[in-house]
Amino acid sequence: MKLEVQIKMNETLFLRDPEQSELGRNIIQHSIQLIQKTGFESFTFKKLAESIGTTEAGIYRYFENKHKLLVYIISWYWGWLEFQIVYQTKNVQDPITKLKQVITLLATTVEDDIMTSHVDESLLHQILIAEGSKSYLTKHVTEDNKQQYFKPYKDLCNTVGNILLECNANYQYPHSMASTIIEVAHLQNFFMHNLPALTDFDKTNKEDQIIEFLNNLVFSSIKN
Amino acid sequence: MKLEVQIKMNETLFLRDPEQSELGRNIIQHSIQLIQKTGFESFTFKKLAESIGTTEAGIYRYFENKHKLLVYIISWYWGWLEFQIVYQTKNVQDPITKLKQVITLLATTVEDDIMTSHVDESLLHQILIAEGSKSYLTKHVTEDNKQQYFKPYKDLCNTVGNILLECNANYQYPHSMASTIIEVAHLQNFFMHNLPALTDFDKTNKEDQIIEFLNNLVFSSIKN
DNA sequence: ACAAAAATAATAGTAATACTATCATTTGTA
DNA sequence: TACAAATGATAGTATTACTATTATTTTTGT
Repeated sequence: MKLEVQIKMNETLFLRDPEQSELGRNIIQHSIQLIQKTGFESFTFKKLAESIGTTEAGIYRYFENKHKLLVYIISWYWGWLEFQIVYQTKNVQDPITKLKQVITLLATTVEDDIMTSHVDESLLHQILIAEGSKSYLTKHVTEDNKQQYFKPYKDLCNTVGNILLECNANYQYPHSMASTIIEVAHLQNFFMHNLPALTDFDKTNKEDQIIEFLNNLVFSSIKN
Repeated sequence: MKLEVQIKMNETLFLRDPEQSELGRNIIQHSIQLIQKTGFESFTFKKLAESIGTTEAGIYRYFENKHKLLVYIISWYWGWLEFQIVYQTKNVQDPITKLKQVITLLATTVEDDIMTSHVDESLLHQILIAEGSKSYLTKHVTEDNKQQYFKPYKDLCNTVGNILLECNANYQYPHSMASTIIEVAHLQNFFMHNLPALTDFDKTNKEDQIIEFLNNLVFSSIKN
C-alpha cells in the first residue's frame, strides 16, 4: 500500500481542487519547477501551460491568478512543515532539545519527501526563500488575511511560539520570535547565497552557521 | 541660504540623473507617492506619467524600468539613513547607548526631512517596509549586485556591524545581526499592522514594542 | 453499455503593460 | 542668436492577464 500525505488546503484559494485530478497535480508540480527556475515575476500561466502541454484557459479553471497559485503552494509548504515538526518532535520531552530540532527543521533545505509524489519539497523550500514574502507583501494582504490565506503560517508560528513558552513560560515575545526565526532563516539563506556581504556565513557550510546563529539568537533571548 | 542634503547615487541606476532637473525630481517625488499608495505591483510608468503631467516616454528617458526606479529610491533611503545614523550618533561615546539609538532609528517611522525637499522620508519608510525586499528578491540579484546596486544597504550593515563590534569585539555575527535587525524591524512593523497574529505587538504603541523586542534580541545575543 | 454530465482542448479576442521609435517643440546656454 | 539638449506628442509592438465560445474527450451513474 502506498501512503500519501494530504495537506488540507483552504478552498477559497482555488476554483477547482488541484489535488483531485491529473491536470491539477501537474499544475502544482510544474508551477513549483517553473517558479523556482524563472522566478515569480517572469512566471506566467502561458509558460506553465506550455510546460504541462495544456492551454492557458486550462490553468485558469484551477486558479484565478498566479498570486493565488503562489499562496497555494506556499500554504501547502507551511502545512507540510508543521506536520514535519509535530511528527519529528512528538517523542521529545525536553523543550530545549525540541526547540533546537525545530530551528534546524526551519533552517535546513529539506530533501524531497516521497510521501508527496507531485510536490518537490526541496524546490518548494527554494521558492519560500526567494518568493515567500511576496505572498503577503501586497496591497490586498488584509483581504487575503480575511480569507484565511495565511492560516497555515500563523498556525506554524503558534506551534513554534508554544515551544518557546515551554522553554520559558514568561517569555514575552513568542509570536514575534517565531515569525522572526522563520523569516530570518530564509533571509540569511538568501543573503548567504546571493548577497554574502550581508552575512558572516560561508555557503560551503550549508545551513550549519545559520542554525548556530539562530540558536544563539533564540536561546540567549529567551533565557534573558 | 537653503541647505539641501544630496545623496550620491550609483550612476548605472538611471539613464539621466533625476536630481538634475525638475522633471527628474518630480519623477522621484511622485513615484514615492504612487508606490506607497498603490503598491509596487500596480505601479506603472503610465500612471506615474499621468500623475506628473508628462508622458510615459518621458519617464523612460530617466529610468530603464520600474525595478531600477524602485532600487533607486530604496538606495536613496539607505544612504539617507546612514547619514542620519552617523550624524545623530557622532558625539555618543558609549557603544551601548549608540547601538540603542541606532536600533531606534532603524525601527522608527521617520518624519519628513525638510533638508530633502522632493523626498518624503515617511512615505519612503513605508515603501521600505512593504516593498524593500522586492529590490533584491529577483532572479537578477547577482547581476544587480555586480552593478553595486546594494552598496548603500551593505554600507549601512557594515556601519551597524561595527557598532555591534564596539559593544563586543568578539561577537561572531556582526553582519548577519545587522541585516537581521534591519529586516526584522521592517517585517515586524508590517506584521503588526497587517498580520498581527504573527507578532506580540499592539499598533497603538507605535514602534515602541518592536524597539524593545529588538533591544532584547540584540543585547542578550551580543552579551552572550 | 450508454447517456448525461463534467472536464479538457482549441481557438479567439480584449484591455493593459512594458516597452521602442519618431518627430516636433520648447528651453537652456556658448 | 544659434545650437544642442530636453521635453512633449503620438504611434506602434510584443507580451501579459485575463474572458468567452465551442468542440471533443473523459468520467460516472444507472
